Amino acid sequence: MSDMTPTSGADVKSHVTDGALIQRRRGQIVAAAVELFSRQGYNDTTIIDIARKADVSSGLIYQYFSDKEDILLLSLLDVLDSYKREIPLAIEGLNDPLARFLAALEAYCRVVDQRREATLLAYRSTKSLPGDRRQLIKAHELATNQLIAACLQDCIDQGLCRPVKVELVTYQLVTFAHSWALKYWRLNELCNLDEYVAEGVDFYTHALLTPKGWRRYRKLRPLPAGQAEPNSLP
Amino acid sequence: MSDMTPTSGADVKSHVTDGALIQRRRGQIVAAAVELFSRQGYNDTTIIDIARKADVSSGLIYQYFSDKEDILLLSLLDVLDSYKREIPLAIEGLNDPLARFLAALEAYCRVVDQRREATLLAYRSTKSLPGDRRQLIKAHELATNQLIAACLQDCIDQGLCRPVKVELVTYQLVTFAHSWALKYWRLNELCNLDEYVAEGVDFYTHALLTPKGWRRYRKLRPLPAGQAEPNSLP
Amino acid sequence: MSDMTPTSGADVKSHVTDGALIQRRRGQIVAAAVELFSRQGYNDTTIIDIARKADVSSGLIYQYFSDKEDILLLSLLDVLDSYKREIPLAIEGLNDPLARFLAALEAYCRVVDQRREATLLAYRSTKSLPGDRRQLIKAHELATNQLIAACLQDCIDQGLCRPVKVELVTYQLVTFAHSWALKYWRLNELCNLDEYVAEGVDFYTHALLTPKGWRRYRKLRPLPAGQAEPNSLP
Amino acid sequence: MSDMTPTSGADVKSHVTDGALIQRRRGQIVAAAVELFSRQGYNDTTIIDIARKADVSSGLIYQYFSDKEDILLLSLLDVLDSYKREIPLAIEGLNDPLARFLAALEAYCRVVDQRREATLLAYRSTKSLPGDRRQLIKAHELATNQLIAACLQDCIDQGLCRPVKVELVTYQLVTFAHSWALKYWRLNELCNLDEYVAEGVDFYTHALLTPKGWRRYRKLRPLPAGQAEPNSLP
DNA sequence: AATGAATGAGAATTCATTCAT
DNA sequence: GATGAATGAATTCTCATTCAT
Repeated sequence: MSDMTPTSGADVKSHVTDGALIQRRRGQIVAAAVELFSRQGYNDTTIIDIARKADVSSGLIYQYFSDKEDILLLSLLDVLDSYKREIPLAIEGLNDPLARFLAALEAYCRVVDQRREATLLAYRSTKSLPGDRRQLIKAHELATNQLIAACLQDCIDQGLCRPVKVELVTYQLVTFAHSWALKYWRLNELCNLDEYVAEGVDFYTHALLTPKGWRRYRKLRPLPAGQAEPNSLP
Repeated sequence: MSDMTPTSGADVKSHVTDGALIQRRRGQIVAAAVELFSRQGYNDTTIIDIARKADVSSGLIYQYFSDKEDILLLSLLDVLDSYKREIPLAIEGLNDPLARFLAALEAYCRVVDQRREATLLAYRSTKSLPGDRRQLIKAHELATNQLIAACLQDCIDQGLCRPVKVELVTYQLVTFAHSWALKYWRLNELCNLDEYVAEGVDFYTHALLTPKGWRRYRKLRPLPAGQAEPNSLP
Repeated sequence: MSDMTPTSGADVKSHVTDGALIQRRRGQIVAAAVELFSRQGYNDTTIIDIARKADVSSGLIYQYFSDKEDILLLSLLDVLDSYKREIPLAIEGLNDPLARFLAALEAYCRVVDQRREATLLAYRSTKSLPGDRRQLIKAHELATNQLIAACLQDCIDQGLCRPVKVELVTYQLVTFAHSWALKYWRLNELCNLDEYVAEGVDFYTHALLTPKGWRRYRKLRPLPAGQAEPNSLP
Repeated sequence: MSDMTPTSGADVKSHVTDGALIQRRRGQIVAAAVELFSRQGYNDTTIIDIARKADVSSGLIYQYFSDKEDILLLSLLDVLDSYKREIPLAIEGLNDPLARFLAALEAYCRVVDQRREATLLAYRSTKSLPGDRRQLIKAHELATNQLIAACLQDCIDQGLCRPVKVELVTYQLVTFAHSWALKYWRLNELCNLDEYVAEGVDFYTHALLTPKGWRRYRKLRPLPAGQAEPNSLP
């Protein structure tokens, strides 16, 4: 599991009072659960499976989670948190809005690749949560999207990208990244991750960049010597 | 349920011999199952739920399906088949490759919209099938994608679209359509279906069209009088 | 199935009135049932199995039997009847009581061998019948035993056998014959049917014959020339 | 249930790890199962019946047995083990081969009498087990037979019994004992257990003893004063 | 805090039996 | 008389959850 607490915002009850212990135990259990849920699905994973993999007793789990659904909630949040954590890391230190935008896109693709099965889990199992828990998940998703949307908005504000509906386009970018996990069974036959990212960059630059944006882009990623612009601007 | 047989390629056993009756009963049961699976998920739907909704006895279901998994398989195929059926309908009679391409995209978005919950079902529940059944689902998905890919290829062949990796871009289009279902909870707050489709058209034309493609596009969809090109070409 | 009506004494209701048809249909169905019950057991044989093997519909069976138990009853009676039919055939024409006794023993062993699986069926499944049906089975068994007991009694009356408790010894003989079926899995590794019968004859003659009985026995089955009495009399 | 572990040789899985507890619970459950299976038959006894009689929950049973068949297996082994346990007890301390032989026969009859219903169970339900489990049952039966066969062989070796095919005759003795259970419904009308045993001894002595054997027999069981030899030697 | 044995409600599946055609 | 589709009660087995130790 990730090293950050996955409980952000979730109101999950524990019978145990020692905060550090709660952190450690929940981490242990969620790590086991994410792996098993991802591999076998939520319903086909038993509490005993999780307990065995986490190397604790089944009874212990109920001291840190009120029910199985709670484990799922924290498992999903753990996945979403890993997205939310990686993107800022990828863009920190970069000042150019276009560079930040592209870095965010690439970072998202890479974190999805690292947690491919877990990404599928989020798509498959969110509906197993009751409505209010689902809201929490959605809020996390929107927060992550916002990280990307902000980059795009900056590009537009600086005239590097066409004025598009930012959130809609953000969803396209997010979906592009998620698709690497969702359709991995086929995409992996067509290209590797680097090629997939490159294809995405090619696609979104054409879809979004203004002439000014293109000039900036060329500075960021000069063409190799002797190679002509592959997709000539109109 | 749809009016076409959903059994295409699936080897689902029945104890009943009368072919027409099998069609009718399976249709009845799959229709109930798709609705319940979509709403409550595969695992939280019981055979008795399905029987009650289909207005048959629980035992009857086992005369037409060998187990619950079989119902899921035919349910998923029913959804995928509805995609595969609508797209050809939308493009038949159109000759221009670009018109066909755009019509296919729009049709896909509309059929996803009509079967929004069922589309989610496919994402959530395919993994509940055993490997060989899953292959069948994947084959159907690829066949549907091929319908769109062919349109795109034609556009490229005629110099209307940039030469891109056809199957990868097809996946983007497919994912764009699916996202309307996957992220409906948020997208529906941002726009309606028509706007979503328009946004997609705007996006993909910018990403793909050549100058020649743009001229063709203007013939297909002239700007309203007095309105300037919204996103001026670079 | 055997050619004699198996309904002797059983009050099995039929919805059909034509007597000859009842005979034929019941024969057809019981023949199928005996084979299936013998091979798979009563509980693991379904009405549909029987219908399929008898080449009729499952509904038809209920026109000739009131329930599954009824089929079992007639199946068991069919087996017991075949015993009761073969023994008289084997001893008719024989006048000597000892010859009749030995012929009855041998005949019983042979009919058990011919219907080995069906004999097991009787041991396994009689308890599946309700008490009153079971009485009927027992009456048939006693009647068959009586055929043998009468032979033994004659031998005793004529001083060929020791005066023993006739019915108890009869049970020994019956059990000896049945054992060929019950323990076939092992006995068949030790000897063939002829040897088994010979062993039985050897055993029972030693256990039962008087000196007068032995002299009679020697007339019936003279020793091969040059062979001494294998088990010399005391 | 018997006080010895019935698991001899059977590879029955348990989810519980505490060995002593497994012994206790399995004993509890098998005791209930043997009684119910004997009375109602294997198929007509439900897991819930067994649970209720054993005074545990139905779920508990599945912590100690992997399925219903496993309960049957251990139930049958429990019965066979009680045979295998009683015979050695009956002959230990006896040195004379003939005395041992007769004691074994009598002991077998008595243990069958004590577990009459359970003996029937073995005949009725062994076929409900899959082939490999059945082999285990057969091996146990053969091992028990061997205990008797050894006594008989000793008698033959010392010239007390005629040289007969030991295993075949052993099966006769075994069948004689089993018949007390199999045909109890009738035998019990003819005699009590002591008389049945006496009848068996009378029968087998006449069938097997040599003159030397008879002299030994008279020493073991002198005739009551003033009573003539009932079945005078020829 | 931790364990794991025990519980029992719940779900899929089977199959004897009925009955409209 | 014959058919076979339809029924639904009954059964096995699973697993989240509890609680005594």
